[in-house]
Amino acid sequence: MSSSAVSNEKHNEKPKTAIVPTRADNYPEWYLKVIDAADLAENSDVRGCMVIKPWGYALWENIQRGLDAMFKATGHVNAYFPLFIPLSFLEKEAAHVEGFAKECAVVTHSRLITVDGKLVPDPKSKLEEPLIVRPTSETIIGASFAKWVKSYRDLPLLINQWANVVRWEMRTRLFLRTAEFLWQEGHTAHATSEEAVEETMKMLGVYAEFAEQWMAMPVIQGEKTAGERFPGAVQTFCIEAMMQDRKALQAGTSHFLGQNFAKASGIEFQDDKGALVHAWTTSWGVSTRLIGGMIMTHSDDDGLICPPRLAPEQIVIIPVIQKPEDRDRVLTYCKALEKELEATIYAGSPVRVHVDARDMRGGDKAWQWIKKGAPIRLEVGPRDIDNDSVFMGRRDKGPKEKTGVTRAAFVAGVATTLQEIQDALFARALAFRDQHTKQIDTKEEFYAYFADPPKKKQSDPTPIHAGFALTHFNGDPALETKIKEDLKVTVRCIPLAPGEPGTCPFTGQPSAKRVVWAKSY
RNA sequence: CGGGGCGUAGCGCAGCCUGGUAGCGCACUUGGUUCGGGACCAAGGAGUCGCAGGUUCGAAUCCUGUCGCCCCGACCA
Repeated sequence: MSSSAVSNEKHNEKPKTAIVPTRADNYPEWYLKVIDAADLAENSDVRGCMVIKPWGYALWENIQRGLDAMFKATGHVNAYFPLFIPLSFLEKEAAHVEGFAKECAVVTHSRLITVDGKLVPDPKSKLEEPLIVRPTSETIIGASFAKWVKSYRDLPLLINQWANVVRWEMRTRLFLRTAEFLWQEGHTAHATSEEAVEETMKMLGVYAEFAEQWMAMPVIQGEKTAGERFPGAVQTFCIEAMMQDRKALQAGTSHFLGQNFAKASGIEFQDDKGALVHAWTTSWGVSTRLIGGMIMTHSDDDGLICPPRLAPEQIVIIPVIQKPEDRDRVLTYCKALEKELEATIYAGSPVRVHVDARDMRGGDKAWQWIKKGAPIRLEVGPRDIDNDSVFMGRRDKGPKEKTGVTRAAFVAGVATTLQEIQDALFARALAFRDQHTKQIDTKEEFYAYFADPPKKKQSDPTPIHAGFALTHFNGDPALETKIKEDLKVTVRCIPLAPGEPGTCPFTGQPSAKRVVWAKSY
C-alpha cells in the first residue's frame, strides 16, 4: 500500500464523535446513546418503565419549577387526587372509555398469600370493584369538582396536579412513551363555554411560551383534527415541534371538554338567575416527554445539549492541576469563582455552577460534560489564575472551540452569555424547522415529498423523511385516514396562526387554511 | 400483538456455519513516562457465553422452549 493510499484512507475517516452511531447513521439508536452518555435515564426491570437518573430528574425539576410558576401566575393552585380510579368512573364518559380501556393497569386484589412457596393474589381479597391506575384524572377529579361546585360563585375552579400516570403501551421509548410517566394535568371548571375556551387557549399559550422561552424549542400551536382528538373532548389543541429526524412531536395538549365531563361527573351549579346548569371544563397536560423533545431538538453527535434555562448545571468549572503543589491554589480559586458566579442571576434564578474536582484526566472530564450538555465549561489552571482569566468552551459551539476571557469580563457577562446560548439554540432549531417545511399544492408533490427511500434490511430504522408539509385540506376524516395508510403521515395540527383560503389538492374542494402534515412520534 | 435483529467480562464486539471447555478493544487496578488534556509503555484483576431442558464422551457453538433488549408495523402524550 502506498503512502498516499494510507493518507487517503485517513482522510476518508469520519470525524470522531462522542456518540456512535451519529444522527445520520441511525437516529433511533443515536437517541438512546445520548440518553445513556448523558446519564439521564435507563430501562428498569419493569417492562416499559424507566428509572430517571439524577441528571435527567434535575431537568424535570427545572421544567416543573418553570411551569409551576407560570400556572400560579395564571391563577391556578395545586392539589392531589388518588392514583386509583374506580372502574365505574371510567365508564361515565363513552368516548373516554373507548380511548383508554385498551391500555389500563387494573388492580383486582388487595393481598398476597403463599401457595407452594410462591406469592399469589389471595382469592379471598378480590375487590368488589376493580380499581384502575389512572391513565388521566378527568373522572376522579370530576367527582371532587361535583362536590365542590354548588354556585356560580364557586367558579372558576382552577386546579393543577403534578402526578404519575400509567398507560399500558405496546411499544415504549425512553421519555417519549413509557408505561408510567410523570406529568402535570390541569383541570378547570367554568360557568360559561366562552370562559372555558379562553382557559383552554390561555394554557396552550403558556405551553408554547414555556417550550420556546425555556426549552428553546420552536412549536406550532394548533388544533387537532377529529381523528386525533382527546377521547371525550370537544376540541383538542396542541403544540407540535420538529425533531432532528424531521418527525413531529406533540409536546403538549390543551382540551376544551365542553359539558361532556361535567355531565358525566355531575358538575352542576346554580347560575346567577337560579337555574341549575352543568359547568364547562378543560384539561391540559405536559409530561416527561418534554425531555425527549429537548434531547431530539438540540443534541448533536457529541451528546446532549441542554438549553441554559433547563440545564441542571449551567457552568462547570474544570480545575487544571498539573502539579500536586498547584492543587490547593487552583481549587481555592475555583471555589471562589463558583461562589462569585452563584451570586449572579440569570433568567430570574441564581446561576447554577459546579466545580468538578474529581481526580481524573482533564480531557475525559471535559468530554463527560460535553456529553451531559452543560452549556458552559470553564477550564481554570495556574496560568489562568496568573492572568486573572478563564478558558471557556460553549456547548453550542465545537468541542475544541474555546476562548480565553478575563475573569471579571466573564463574571460580568455570564447572564448575557447564557442567554446567547439559549437564543442560539432556539434560532438553530427554528432554522432547521423552516428548512424542512414546505408548502405543497399538488397531490403528486405531496406523495413524492413523503415517499420513503427503500430500506436495506427490515430491521433498519425508518429513513429520515422530508419534514413538514403545509397544504390546504378540506377536513375530510376519510381522506386523512387514507393518507395515513398510504404514507404514515397525519395532520399534526390546523395552525392557530391566520392563513389564506385555498383549494385542497386532494379533492379540489375549498379549504380555509393550510394544515401541517408530518410523520409523528 | 405480528415481522426482523440481537443477548459472550462494566461497555462495545469476535468466536457459533465446520462441537473439543473463551478472545479482542475500551473501561478498571498497579508501576513508569507523559499531560492546558478524550495520552503512551508494561504488568494485572474481572466472564457458570440470557435462562431452562435436550442431543453428545464433550455444547458459547447443534435442537426445543422461555425471558429480555432494539428496530419496523398496529395503538398512543
